[in-house]
Amino acid sequence: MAVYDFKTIEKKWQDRWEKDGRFKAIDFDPRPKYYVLYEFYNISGKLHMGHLKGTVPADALARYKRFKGYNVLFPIGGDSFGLPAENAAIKTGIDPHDFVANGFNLVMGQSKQLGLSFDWDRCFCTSDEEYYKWTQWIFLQLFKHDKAYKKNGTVNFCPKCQTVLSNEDSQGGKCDRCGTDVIQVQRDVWFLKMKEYSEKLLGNVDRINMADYLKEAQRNWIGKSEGIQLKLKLVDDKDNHIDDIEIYTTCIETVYGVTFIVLAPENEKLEKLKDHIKNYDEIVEYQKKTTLKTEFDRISQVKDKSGAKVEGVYAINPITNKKVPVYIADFVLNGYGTGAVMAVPCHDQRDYEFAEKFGIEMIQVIDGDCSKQAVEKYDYLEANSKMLNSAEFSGMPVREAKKKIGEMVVAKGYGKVQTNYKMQDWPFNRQRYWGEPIPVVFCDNCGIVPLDEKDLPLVLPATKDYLPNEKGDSPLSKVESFVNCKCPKCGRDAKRETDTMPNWAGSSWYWLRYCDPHNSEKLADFEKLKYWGSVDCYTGGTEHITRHVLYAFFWQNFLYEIGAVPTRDPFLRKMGSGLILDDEGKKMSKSSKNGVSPMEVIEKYGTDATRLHVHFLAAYEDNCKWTYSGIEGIVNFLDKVWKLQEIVKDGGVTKEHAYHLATLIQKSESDYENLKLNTCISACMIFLKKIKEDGYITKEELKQFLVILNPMAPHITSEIFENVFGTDILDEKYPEYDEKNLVMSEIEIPVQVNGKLKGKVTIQTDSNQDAVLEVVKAQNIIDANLPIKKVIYVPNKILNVIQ
RNA sequence: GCCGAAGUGGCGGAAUGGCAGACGCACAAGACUCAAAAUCUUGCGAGGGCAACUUCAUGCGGGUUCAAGUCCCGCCUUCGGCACCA
Repeated sequence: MAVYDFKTIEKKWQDRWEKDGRFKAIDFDPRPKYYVLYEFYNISGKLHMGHLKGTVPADALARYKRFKGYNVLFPIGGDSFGLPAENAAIKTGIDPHDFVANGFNLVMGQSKQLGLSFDWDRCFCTSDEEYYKWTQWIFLQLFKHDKAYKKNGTVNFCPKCQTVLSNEDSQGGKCDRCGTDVIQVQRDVWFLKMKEYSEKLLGNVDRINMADYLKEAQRNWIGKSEGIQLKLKLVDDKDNHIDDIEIYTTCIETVYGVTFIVLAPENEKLEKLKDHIKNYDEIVEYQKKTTLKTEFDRISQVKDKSGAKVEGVYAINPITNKKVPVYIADFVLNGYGTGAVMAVPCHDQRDYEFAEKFGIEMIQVIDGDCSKQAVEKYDYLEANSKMLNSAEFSGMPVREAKKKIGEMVVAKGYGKVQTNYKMQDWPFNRQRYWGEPIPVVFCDNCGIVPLDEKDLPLVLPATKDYLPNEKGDSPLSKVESFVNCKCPKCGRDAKRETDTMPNWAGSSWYWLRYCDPHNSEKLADFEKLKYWGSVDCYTGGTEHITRHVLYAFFWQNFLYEIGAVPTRDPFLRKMGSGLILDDEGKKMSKSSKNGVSPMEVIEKYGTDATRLHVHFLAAYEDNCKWTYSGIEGIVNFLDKVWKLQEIVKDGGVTKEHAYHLATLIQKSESDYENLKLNTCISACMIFLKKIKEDGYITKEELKQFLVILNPMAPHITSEIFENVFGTDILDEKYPEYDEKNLVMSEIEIPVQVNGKLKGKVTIQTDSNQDAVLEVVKAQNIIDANLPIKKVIYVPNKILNVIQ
């Protein structure tokens, strides 16, 4: 028999699969559907090991589900309106369109070499006109339904890239693109009303099948909290009522301890109170200082509180009628709650530090030692301490008081119950070239006017100048033919919006387009969307869990509400791919210097061996370190599989192998479902060992074994199958097993005496306790001289004798 | 600080409360060979014993149980997320 020549054989099957279109998903097929989605490629260069860790198991799942009789949709495409193309353009002058076309061809070619069973007919890139036409269409719907608005606001801004960033794009206070510290600026910004969807997003999080730590990360990001919004009167030196201010608190039980009020420096109230504030210059000075602070400064100075007193304005605590001073400080954030807080130094560490620095009075209202630091909510609720200095509530357990004071405040009309969320509206424009143009114009006569849907796509014009101008306006502002246009409403001269959408826009709905990727009338046909439904299993990196996945939830909810899609949940299950780490334990990616190229490994060991090795290193959701160590074991295994052809004989499943095969089928099914392919391979190895011991495998056994292994090692199994059976393995069904074959007639069970292992006995399966005890006694495992106090027998598992 | 996940041989890693270390790597011995490679066979947590055997072992300390890597309580460490969110 010829040796296994993986180069020739793997190429042969890859070509055949492509030529025959073996992996096409069929719309409206009567079989049940299964939609496996792997996060599409960010078009930036070659594939790296991280891609394999994610995509190869997804491919195995898709192939497995096809054997199980599903009509599988397993698509791929390119997230191409991204930074790599724009950066390359700026650096080398290459046209982003060319960069994307080349990059896309490269990764698609490499995907084929990996034997990935994508439906190639459904490929697209987010920068394709036929695709971004519909991204723009969605923006128009958002605008028409009052979910997109333009507003001058404080936003994250990268001074180096000269562009606005969302919170999601500036996690950790660093620009996602260049790593520069992000600052806060006032700017005209397009926002999408994502905050309005907080509760619905939490619904998506609850319903999706996903690891706890991912759910928690999302809930954390959305940041729901319940509290009281309290209204306080503002008075001047002479106690004249000049205005009101609302504050938000989750600790209304501390309201008797309020000794000052703090406003965010950006709070609009300050401007309104201008005439009453005696030190307005000082206030303005502090505001300026805050704006220039980078996120890094704000965090690194957590322990060093800064602020300024607002002279001439005081607040009245409605519950105690106490008059307290007002401050501004940058530890209060304008974007959260009302941008103002009541400060209770004894029971909030930040307030404590601020009061200490500014010499403000402290009133303790809950038990505990407040001499050195605040006794905070976490501590006093846990200890269920008692109230102090709180009028009729003094002496009451704090939990009870929290409820009672809240009720009192609401009953007397001082405040209301309020739910807040940390998540903000999504700043949606970027001063960058390589993105979807925002399809609106500015008309002196009509204001902001959306384009007519029939005029989509609004094509991104060609240019050679990819940098913003000195004012920080988008590169598109330099393309006159693009900027100048006619108002769609009144026909007079108007100017286009020159900012583009963020690169998360195109990825916020792409799974829908796969259901109907070439539709020119709609983003996707409703009936097709209904057929394919939600993505059954979405695989990919965990780093997008608080960005892309939340944006995906948001857009899907919106599209559902306007009747464009049939379901609220984009995904039913999300599996987070573990990372492949290098020797130093760092994430292996394109940027990693000692990253190993998957193509190198394939060249040397073959695609099947490489795929199996990646599966075998760790389960899908677990991290692993890349190592060549162990790949010899895989090569060896494949070699033995290949040589099964030499010992195959006619016949069905034999009595000797029935149990082993049934066990393998059962184990492999649950491993495929949970992407625990390391143990799936191990089960295959165990079966193979048994076969080698017996020195033969029947045709039927070989057929079943090859099908089980095929989703992980598709090439070699296809070749052996064709050699032995003359047909294509892809036409087979996943093997089934008879429950009765899962148990052997005789089994060996351990025998414990007083909980310690003392021996083993072979018994008939399902023997009763007495029968087992007989065998045990016969073998002198237990001390015959001692009385038996107790016997614990778990049928077919274990016998424990207490003497 | 808060939230989440995890901690098992020389290594990657297995174990619905029921034989800890499956499977693989590495290592060692043997077979084949003039020799090597490849392949095959066997061994392989630590200590003690010639041996049958025995003691100790799943980050640390307690507990529940006939039985704990697994469940409970209290710590330690590592990784991940959020972080002046009132």
